[in-house]
Amino acid sequence: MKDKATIKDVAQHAGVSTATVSRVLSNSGPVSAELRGRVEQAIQALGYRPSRMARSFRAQRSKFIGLIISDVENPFYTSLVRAVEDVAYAHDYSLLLCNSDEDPDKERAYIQFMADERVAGVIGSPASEAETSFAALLDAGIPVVSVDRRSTCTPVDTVLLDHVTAARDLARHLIAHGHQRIGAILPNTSITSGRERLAGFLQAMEEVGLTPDPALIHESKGIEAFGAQATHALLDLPDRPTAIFTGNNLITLGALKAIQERRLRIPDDIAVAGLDEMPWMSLLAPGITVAAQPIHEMGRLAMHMLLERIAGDRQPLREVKLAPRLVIRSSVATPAFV
Amino acid sequence: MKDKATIKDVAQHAGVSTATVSRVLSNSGPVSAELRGRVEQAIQALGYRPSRMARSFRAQRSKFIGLIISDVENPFYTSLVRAVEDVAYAHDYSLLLCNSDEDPDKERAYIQFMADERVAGVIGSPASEAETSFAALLDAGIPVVSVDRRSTCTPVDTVLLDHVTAARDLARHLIAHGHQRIGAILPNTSITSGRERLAGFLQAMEEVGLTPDPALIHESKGIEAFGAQATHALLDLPDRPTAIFTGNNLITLGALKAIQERRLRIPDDIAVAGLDEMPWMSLLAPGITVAAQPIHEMGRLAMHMLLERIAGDRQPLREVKLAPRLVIRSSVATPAFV
DNA sequence: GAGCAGGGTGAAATCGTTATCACTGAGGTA
DNA sequence: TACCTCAGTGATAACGATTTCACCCTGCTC
Repeated sequence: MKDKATIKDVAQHAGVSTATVSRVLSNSGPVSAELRGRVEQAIQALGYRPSRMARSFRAQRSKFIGLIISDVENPFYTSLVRAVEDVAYAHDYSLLLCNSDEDPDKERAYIQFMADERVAGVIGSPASEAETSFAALLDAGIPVVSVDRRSTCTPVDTVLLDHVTAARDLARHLIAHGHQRIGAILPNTSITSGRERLAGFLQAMEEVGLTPDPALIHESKGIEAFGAQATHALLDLPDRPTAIFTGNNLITLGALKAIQERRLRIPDDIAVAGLDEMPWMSLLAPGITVAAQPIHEMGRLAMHMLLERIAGDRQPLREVKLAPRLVIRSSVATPAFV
Repeated sequence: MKDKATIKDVAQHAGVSTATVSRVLSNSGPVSAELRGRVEQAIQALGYRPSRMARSFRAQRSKFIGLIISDVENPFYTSLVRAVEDVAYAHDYSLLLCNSDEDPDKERAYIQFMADERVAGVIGSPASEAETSFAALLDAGIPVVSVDRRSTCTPVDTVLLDHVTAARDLARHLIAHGHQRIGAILPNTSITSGRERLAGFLQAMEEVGLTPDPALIHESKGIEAFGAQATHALLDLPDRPTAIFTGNNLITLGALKAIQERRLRIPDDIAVAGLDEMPWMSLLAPGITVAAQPIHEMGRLAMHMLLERIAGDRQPLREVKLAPRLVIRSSVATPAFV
């Protein structure tokens, strides 16, 4: 547990001032070749490494990027984290990870934490469009980029899927196969993804003059348990839907488990199509038809936008909407009785 | 972008010294009720929040826990991260996330980074038993806990699955169903999980006097691509195995995709059993038989052990081995010709 | 040869906390 | 009365870097 050498030790060892060492370190300001050599040698000799903590402190800004997502265990966010991390580390930033669990209090605490920590920037997926406030960060001069969802409460740069198009395309696919009674299970409409996916779904219905039965639309937390529960409810209906539209990856998972539990066959007994691609979806028999998101692309983009803001970019707020990709497999077929 | 109030501002506003404010803040040392009241009021009035950066700097130790894993996108690590995070945040620590990608250079850089950052502690999954050196951290007085794998190069507290038992039980299950030619696909044996899982597998074979055919054992990176490739190799063998033992979650995924690609039926054409449970495994028809790890338990335990070390615990190094849980589904049946 | 530009350097201030030390009274004890 | 203890307080020195400022040269221009 030997003590770390500091810049002072290096200065002393090289017989120069700390200012000179600092200049060598950051390559700022003029230093004669001789002194530079002596300093570099002293750094070597002492195994000196500058304290990042001291640096951050002095600069009053740390080299951390705060990442506030609802849950790393949701594969969507996992991929997002990975993409953000790759770009961040390439720029000498590191990631501070927070799981808000969609809990506004927890989220608020984390936002405050990021501000207290004077992070360089924050990428977040707001738990609520209207209530999540990034104000504490913006006030502290910390740039924020919102991903997957908008933050209308505190407008910031945003990167998200074209949710409406994704949901519409998926619903159209269902309708094109003759489905008319379609159950829809969606994440909370208080968040962008839930609201717009519902909008896209309804849009597709309206295009062909279908009026959706309110009994067929379920909306709540975008988790597996809800997906399963809502699916059971739909299947219990006297006039059961012929297809189920699932609003995100976890809901899809829950729906599939509920369907399996009831020993129903996809797509013969019930058709399924949902948002978000997962690595195992092609393994199922039949494979599940989904609208896939360019998650890595979203993460990279968000991080790049954040870096620009950190660098001082003052251009007006931007919103980037990314296109979904429809992956058609075999979970949708024409219902038997049509 | 109004300037944050500092402790000085609070002191001035309350008409006391910064020392007194600090005492109120940390509840250390005696402060009269009157001054305490004035200080608390000033804190309110100014919306003061202490700078965590300054605190860390002063203490020469930040409130961060470094987490060095091979890849967040591997669901095993995802769950681990989640468990660690829950405990960490409950103790006012936050998570610094690093993906080493099993790359020793990258890993070395991250270890150095953690040392430079003077983190409070590190939880890591070493890329190599013998070569991953946590020395830089230990030298700097930063405690380390190793998860999933041992670090023989620099011994530290360790939490891992009882890999041998897990693999042995799984292999026994295969053998009990009459399989004798069993293909095994394993992660690198330079890491604990790879080495011990192979050992467990071989042990089960030897118990019943089976000598494993070297052509049936594949060992490399524990990723999906390798799982698929090795599976194809096994299935190309003139004397094809009747069962495949897969050494981790990603390998299993790859194997399943390869088997699907060849339109073989599980378990009739080929039986499959592997390590690691995944949420979708029950969805497949048939469900996949696996040995599940108590991942959250591992993460929590590792974090708790780390917290003890951070608190100054000096007891001898500990190694905790957790028991696997066999989840028997229907991917293993007695081969037709037995 | 006076003046000036600018390269090269070090001393010292600074970032926001906490810890140490010294000081003042008040109260208790011999 | 003299001494000690201890609660309550403030000045001040760290922590390890960067940055500003001032200074001293050297070499150039007019």
